[in-house]
Amino acid sequence: MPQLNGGDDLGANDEMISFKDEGEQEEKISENSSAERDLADVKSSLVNESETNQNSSSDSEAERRPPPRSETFRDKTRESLEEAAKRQDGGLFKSPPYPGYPFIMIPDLTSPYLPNGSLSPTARTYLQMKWPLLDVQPGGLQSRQALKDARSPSPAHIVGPFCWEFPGQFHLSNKVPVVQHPHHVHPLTPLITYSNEHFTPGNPPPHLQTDVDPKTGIPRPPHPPDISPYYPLSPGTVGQIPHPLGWLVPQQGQPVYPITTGGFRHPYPTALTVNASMSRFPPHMVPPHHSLHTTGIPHPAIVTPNVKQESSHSDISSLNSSKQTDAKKEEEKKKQVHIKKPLNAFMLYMKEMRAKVVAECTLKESAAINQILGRRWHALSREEQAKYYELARKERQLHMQLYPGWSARDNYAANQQGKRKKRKREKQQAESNEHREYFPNPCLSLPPITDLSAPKKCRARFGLDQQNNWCGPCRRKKKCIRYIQGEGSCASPPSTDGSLLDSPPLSPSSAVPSPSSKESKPQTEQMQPLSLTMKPAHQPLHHPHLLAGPPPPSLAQLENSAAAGKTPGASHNGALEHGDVSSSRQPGSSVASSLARPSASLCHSHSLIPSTAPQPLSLVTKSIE
DNA sequence: TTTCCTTTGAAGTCG
DNA sequence: CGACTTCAAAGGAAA
Repeated sequence: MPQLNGGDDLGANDEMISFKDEGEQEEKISENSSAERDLADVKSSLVNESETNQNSSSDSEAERRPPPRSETFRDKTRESLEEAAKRQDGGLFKSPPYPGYPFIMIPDLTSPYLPNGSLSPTARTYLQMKWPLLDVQPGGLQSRQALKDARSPSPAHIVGPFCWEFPGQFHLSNKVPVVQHPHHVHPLTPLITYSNEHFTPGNPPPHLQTDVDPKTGIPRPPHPPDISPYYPLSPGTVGQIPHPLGWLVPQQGQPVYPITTGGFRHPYPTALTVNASMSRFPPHMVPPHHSLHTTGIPHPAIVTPNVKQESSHSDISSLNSSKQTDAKKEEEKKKQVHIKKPLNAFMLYMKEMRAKVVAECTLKESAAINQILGRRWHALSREEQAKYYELARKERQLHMQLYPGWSARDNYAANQQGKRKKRKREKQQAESNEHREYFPNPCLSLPPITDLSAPKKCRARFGLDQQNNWCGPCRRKKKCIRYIQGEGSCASPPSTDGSLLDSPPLSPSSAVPSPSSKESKPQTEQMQPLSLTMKPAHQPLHHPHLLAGPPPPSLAQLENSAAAGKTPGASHNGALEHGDVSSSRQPGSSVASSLARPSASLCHSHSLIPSTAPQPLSLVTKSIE
């Protein structure tokens, strides 16, 4: 693991990464550039690490891997989020990130993938560690629903205001470091535990005593279950315990990977059986026929559009249907079958950590939770991230094996036909202008957006023929960040190109396309004011924006965040032309969307961050008066 | 009931 | 090839 070695510095710097996210980093520009590079290296190294053993795609993937992206702290509008964020800081930066990483990561997760699917000793260890948990709660397992409901943390679960202090440690009443995972599938679980034998399809054991959820009236455990659904089941209890792989168990209202008759373009390669133990794709997944494995359980990734409808009924009915109808149905199903994309590293991480965050912060909204998770993701050490990258890589591999003919494009097409996100995008674009009205005062309410219709937008300013001069968002038909700068109440003197102020740290790199462009993300992160906490004492003045000079950082930051949101590169207007935008994914869209909603934070944070010194995030979170 | 939000990463499309 | 979009999970909120 050469990368690790080399990157230890960085690694040390998990903090750095996280801090950047938090906007605390205020490294000097020079440092930034190097840091960025490091970050990029780290990322790539993570990938490489995971793929080193792997093969082919590794290289390409590594290259593709975008540098750590900036966080958009656009705002965590939601108070809950803010609060959570506040709490979070405390711990994040005080102690090594994730001192008590709740999940025991198995170093050699790969082992599960070993031929024969047997678990490695390590994995077994893991299992052993987890199983005890089962004992903890006699009732230990509950229906999925119960799990879900359990999520709403009861007071007992809530650690308190400082729950974030030790992100890695949950002080759940039960004291089990493991947080139940509402979503059933532990990313690792599939890799480790999946054993079909134990699994009884479709019979989620309604067990465990449970409280009744006030809201739903559905039984639920008093506390977040000690046992995470995705944790390995002990052999003895397996049958009674809901299968860790959520996808196997029908879930209420969830797209359960339904059994489908068709959908696979290609038969599973026999080779699959070898890896069957891996990931979400159970060995059975190598179905004798299509997606059904021996148990008749479909692959998690396979979903039909009408999930809810499909229950036993649909299956039964289908059975009853005439041959002709069957044929038709099959065709339809084939069309409908939706093989989901394999989860990426972050998604795996989210799955794993979501419950934890929910428990800690008592947040319910996924959007808010995801923001936190995003930050935490950045805060993760390289090693930790590497684990997820590795898992993701394996997931992809397995997915490829299972669905040789599948391509993400399939899902694209499916949605396009159906509807869905496109609308969203279009809508956003179309309405982007309208949103501004919502936030008359950008500083106060989050989206620092003023009326786009205003004349100073890049479009108006430069005209269509000079789109090169447009800021990224404008080019994407999103909100004009430059305009915002100049016009916003928070506005700072617009930098000539709208950049500098805005993107101090990055500028150097941003100016130069190419490699740096991808590395630009970190910067944006740095800009993120939202950092929950400040970095301890050091670098008080480093924050580029803070230092940036005359104008209050706010605008610049806003711009950065707005532009950068997801698109770090975009933040640097001047650089845009150079294609720094490339570094960002969904730059405009996400930003626009995020801005569209009145969420608070971003602006607050900016406004709060006085030009002077860095303020603890806590301040930021509160509304400004 | 459906879509949005929000995150990062992978993979797709488009010019 | 770069820029940009879509989708993956999740579940409350909004439409």
